[in-house]
Formats: sequence, structure tokens, C-alpha cells
Amino acid sequence: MNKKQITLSDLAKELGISTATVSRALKDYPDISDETKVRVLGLAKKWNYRPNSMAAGLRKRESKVIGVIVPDIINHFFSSVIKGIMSVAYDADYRVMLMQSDESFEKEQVDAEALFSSRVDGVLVSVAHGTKSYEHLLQFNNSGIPIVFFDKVPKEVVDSSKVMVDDFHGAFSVVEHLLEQGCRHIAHFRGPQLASTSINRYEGYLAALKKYDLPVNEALILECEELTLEEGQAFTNRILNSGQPVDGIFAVTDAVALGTLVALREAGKKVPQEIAVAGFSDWKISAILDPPLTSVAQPSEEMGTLAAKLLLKEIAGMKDDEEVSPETIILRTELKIRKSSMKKTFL
Amino acid sequence: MNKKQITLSDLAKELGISTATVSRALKDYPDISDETKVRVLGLAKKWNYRPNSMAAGLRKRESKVIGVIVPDIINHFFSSVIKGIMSVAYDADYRVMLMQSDESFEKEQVDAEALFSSRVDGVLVSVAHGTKSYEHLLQFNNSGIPIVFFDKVPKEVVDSSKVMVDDFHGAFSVVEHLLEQGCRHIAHFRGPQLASTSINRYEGYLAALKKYDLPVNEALILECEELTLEEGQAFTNRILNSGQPVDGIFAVTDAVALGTLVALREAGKKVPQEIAVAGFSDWKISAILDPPLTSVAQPSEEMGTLAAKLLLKEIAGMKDDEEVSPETIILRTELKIRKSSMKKTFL
DNA sequence: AAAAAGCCCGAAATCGTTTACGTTAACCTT
DNA sequence: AAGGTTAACGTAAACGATTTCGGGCTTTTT
Repeated sequence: MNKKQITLSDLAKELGISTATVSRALKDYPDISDETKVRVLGLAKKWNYRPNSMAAGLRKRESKVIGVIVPDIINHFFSSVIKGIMSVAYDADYRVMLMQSDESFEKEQVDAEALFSSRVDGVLVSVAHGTKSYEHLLQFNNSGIPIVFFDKVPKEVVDSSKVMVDDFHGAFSVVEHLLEQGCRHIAHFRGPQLASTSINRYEGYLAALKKYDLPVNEALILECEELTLEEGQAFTNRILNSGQPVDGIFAVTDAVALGTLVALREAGKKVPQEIAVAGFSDWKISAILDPPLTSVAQPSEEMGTLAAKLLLKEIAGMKDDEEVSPETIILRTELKIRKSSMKKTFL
Repeated sequence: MNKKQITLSDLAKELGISTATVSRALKDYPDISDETKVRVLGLAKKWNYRPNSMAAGLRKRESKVIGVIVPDIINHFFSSVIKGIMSVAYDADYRVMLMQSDESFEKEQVDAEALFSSRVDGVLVSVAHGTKSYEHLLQFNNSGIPIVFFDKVPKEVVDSSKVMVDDFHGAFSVVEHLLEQGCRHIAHFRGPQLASTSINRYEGYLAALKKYDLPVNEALILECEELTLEEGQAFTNRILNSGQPVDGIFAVTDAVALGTLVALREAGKKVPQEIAVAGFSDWKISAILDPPLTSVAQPSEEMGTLAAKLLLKEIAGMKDDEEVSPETIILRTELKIRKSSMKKTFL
């Protein structure tokens, strides 16, 4: 049980040369003879030498680590984004330090401190619902550490790059679709007031109604907190019991929409004949339900790769002392029309 | 735009004291006067000082980081495990460096090297399908870095702790249930030959058949490679077209089982009357399908917390130079009986 | 009054790499 | 043969925090 890790000077001592030479030989510097390189590489492999990246990071003032903060890893959308981020990071030889905020402002702050202490080279963050101020994130900007926001971006204007999906247009198009199908009383189960995404979807909903000169019925707009299937179920029942006329439901998330479908099935309502349903996120399983769920697809993994590439570009620019001007990328959504909303076919 | 990070000596210089004193004041050492502590803390807060954990890590020979390698983050099971790991790590003030192997042996090796270079204090890993040898993981053992395997553990005996679910018993119980319901020709869509989990589930399937003195029909056993919905669909169609009598299907995963349900629906087969179906994993949405899917629930998040706690215990033991003997924890599964398998009710 | 004990703090080594700056010796030039 | 190149390596100072020895200075003890 050899507890000690091999260091450069272990190799140097064994070979009778200096650590500097060993370091350079390992990095294939030109002013080291081939013979020495062979000897160094040979011993390094034999002894299974792995450079201590803390030491290297300290010296070079870069950690080769990027930090990622998401509200919730279990969420399929976020895990897809993370997958995208990680594949880009892997190719660029960066490590990923992952944090989850659990939608809590306090935890997000603690996470940010930890990442800062770790001296990550850059940060990717999707802010939590509870986040109200942004000092804990702006400290990265102030210290020359690039930060790229994705999906849930700060409401206030922040001088950083952002990658998001076109929630407004996505919501607009799906509600417009419901209207085209003949719906005139469309309920909306919206997300939290504080999340940028749910705000934009809500506004897309409003805009579509306006285009059709329909009044906004506040009684048909309910606000989810947990964004769970259960909430969708409960809200659907509440709407059904309210006696309000409803012929369509647009849920802010597929999870909520699934709850809606369950409740409607239990209530014996026909989908889409009596009530059309649409969600947002386009979960894989949404397509195989009976009826298959109409939804808005967002390119999650692509969001991750784009955000990560943007971040790496800014990190590289930072090293070269270039002026990096923040970019904002808005990804297009795609409306997936399926049976749950196709009222017209049943007319 | 202040690019320089604050260091201990910045604080020391400003206050006219030594870095040693600043360091101790921040750590609340007893031999620093309250007055000095107040001054140090005050300036540290004012200047937003964050210790450089690479420097501290280098000096203390610990990184306060644990490495995690999973085959695929998107998989709901793994993201749940990760969530469990992260919450334990958070409470213990550890950071998580996440790697995904994409089920590739080579990538897993690269990931392991990276974690080793980062000098993580411990490693949690679920091995990839493709993994055949374990030297890249055993190097952690040899260097005094604890490693805990979870879910997909090495087949060969490795002198490390393991946390897994009782795949054998879980599969046994669900197949036994299908038999009790009257099934006599149960197909099994199994997982890859190399994954410990799918081997154990396969053996549970065999054991249940044996208990009922039923012959094993090789034509009813198909091997998934991707474990996707599409595979489940394709295999189901293949079985249906083969002309073999089938009255039950046990899929190694809920994803595969969902594909099965879709194919059966499209083929006009009644579930469970004609063919009963059961999966493994108990996805949340499995319960709300029509028919709801019988499945085996595994405590994924609990697996994460247990594995992480075990790892932290071993890390602590390592520091105190105790003898840490590897533990193996086997978590019980829970059979969730739902309509998709309840043949008897329709007799 | 001398010695012992506490209280606060500093000097300096250390962790493992990287790198600016030398240094040496061999080889070229004219 | 004196000076100039160049190839190949070494010295030593960083990087930023921690920690082991102490070492003054004041207070208490005998």
C-alpha cells in the first residue's frame, strides 16, 4: 500500500536530473534531448506518474476546471444540458465541477463561493427561482472569471453572455396552434413568477390570446410552484370543478402536462375532443403516451454545448487579454404537434 | 475590472501583520487575540477574500473534492444517484467533480486519470459496459484514495466498498409475480452481457422460472444493447412475428418496457390480458401510463447518499490512518404491482 | 526577585509544478 | 584562436496557503 504519490522530484532524483528537465521532457519541450525524453517518459510510465494539477494550477493560475450550477440535476432538461457541457469540456480537456442549488438562493450563493475558492476558470449557471440579487455571481465578472448564463438567466441586465431558448415564441406558437384548432378557453398552468423562462412562456400565452382578440381570464391562469405532475393533476381538477368553460390547457412543462392528462383521464374527459392539452419541453415519453402529447421541443443538449463553447472562448480570450464582448444566443424551439391537441381531426 | 484575486499576503500587508496570523485568525485559532481576529475578518469581508483552495489543497494534501464517474448523466437513475451524492457532499463541505464515461472503457480510463491528477480525496464510480480491466481504478486503492463502487460494480473481486441494489431478488420477485398471474411463456429483454446489473436480473429471471419448473426458451430471451425505448419496440415486434407463444414480457429497464407497451398497443395486443408486461427502475411516469406499468423500484437517491457517506467515512479513516475494511451494502428493491401485469383480474 | 507560564504573533519551510534566466560545453566562423 | 551559436540542462523563484518552531512580552507563581 504505497500511500505516497509520485512527484516530479521523485523522477528527477531517480534519473539524476533536475525537476525542470523532467517537467520539460514530459511536456515535449524542444530543448530537451530525445534521449532524456525517452528516459523520463519511460520512468514516468513505469512509475505511473500523474502530475498534481493543484500544484500546476497554483503555479499557472488556472485550474482547467469549469463550474456548473443548476437548480436540479434530476430534471431531464438540465441533465441533458449538463451532458452537452461535459462533452465539450471533455474535448477541450477541462474538468467539470457540478453544483446544484435546489432552487435555493442561499445554496446558490454557497455554491458560487465554493467555485470561486476552487478558482474555476469559468462558470456556467442557470439561476434558481429564489435568486433575487446577483452579487455572488457578479464577483466572477469582477475577478476576470467568465460566466455564461443559460436557460434561466438573470432578469436584470448583466454584462455576461447568455444562452436561452425562445420561450416566448415557443409558447406563442403552441397557444396559437391551440387557437387554430378551435380552442377559445385556454387555461395556462404557469411557472413561478421569478423564473425568466416561465415569465416568457406566460407572455407568449398572452400574446397569442391577444392576436386572436380573446380576453384574458385570470381564473384560468394558475401558478405552479413545484412544477410536478401532482400539481398538474390538482390544478386540472380545480379548473374542472370551478365550472369555468375550458377547452384547452397549456402547461408550462411536460411534467405538469402529464398530470393534466392523468386528471382528465380520471375525470373521463376526452383529449383532445373536449379539452386539448399541450406542454413544453418535449419529453421523450410524451410522444409515446396515449394520446401523444403536443409539446414544444427545446434543444437541451445543444444548449449545453453552445454555452460551454462560448465559455471556453471567453476563457481563451481572457488569457490573451482580448476584449470579450458578451454574446446572447437564443435557440429556436420546435413545435411538436401530436394527438393531444388535434381537435380539428375530430370535428 | 480587478483581475487579481485577493491573497492572504494582501490582507497581511494591509494590516501590517504576517500571513500566518491572518491564516490563523480566519480559522479562529485560539492563540490569536480577539482584536486581531476582528480586524482580519473585517478586511477579509470588505475585500471579499476567498481562500485559494488549490494552494490549501497542495499544502494540506487534500482537495476536498470527490470524483464521480457514471456511464450516462441523462439516465434518470444516475441523475438521482448523483443528486444523493451531491447532497451528502454539500453537507460535508466537499465538492463534486463529475465525469461521464458514455459506457466507454477508454473514456472511463481518461476520466480516472483526470480525477487522479486532480488529487480527489475519493472516488465513486459505476463502471461502464465496456470496462474489462480495472487497473485504472485500482490505482486509487494503491495510492490510498478510497473508492466506492455503486450500481454497476466490477465483476472481479475488488477490495473496495460497494453499494448496489438487489437486482437478482428484484427480478426474481417480479418474474415470480408474473408467474403467479398465470404467465407461462415469459420473454426477457435483458441487458448487456457485461453489466453486472443485467446479469443479476437475468439470473433472477432464470431462478423464478426454475422455481416453477418451467423450461428456459432461448428464443424468448433477447439482448438489448442500447436499453432504449426503440429497442423494446423492435424486440417486441420480433417476438410477436416469431410466432412463439408469449404471455408475459419482463424488460430489464422501464425504458425498454415502455417500448414494449408501445409496440403492443400498435399491434393491438391487450395488456395485461394477452400479454403482461413488467419493467425495472420504476420511472415516475411508468405509474401514470395507461396501463400503468408494473416495475421494480430501486432506491436511487438513497444509493447515492449511502455510497457518498461510505466514501466520506473511508476518507476520514484514511486520514486517521485507521484500517478501513471494505463494506458491501445491498439495497432492497420494491415490487410495484400495477395494471400492466394484473392478468388475474381479467380472468 | 527569579522562574514559570501564557498570550500573541512571526519566520520560514513546505506542498509539487512551472518558468525566467543562467550556465556549460561543444561546435562554428573567419 | 578568439569570439559567437546553439543544444541541453540546472537554479531558484514563484504560485498561496498551512504549520512547526520558536520568541518576545506580560502576568503569575514560588
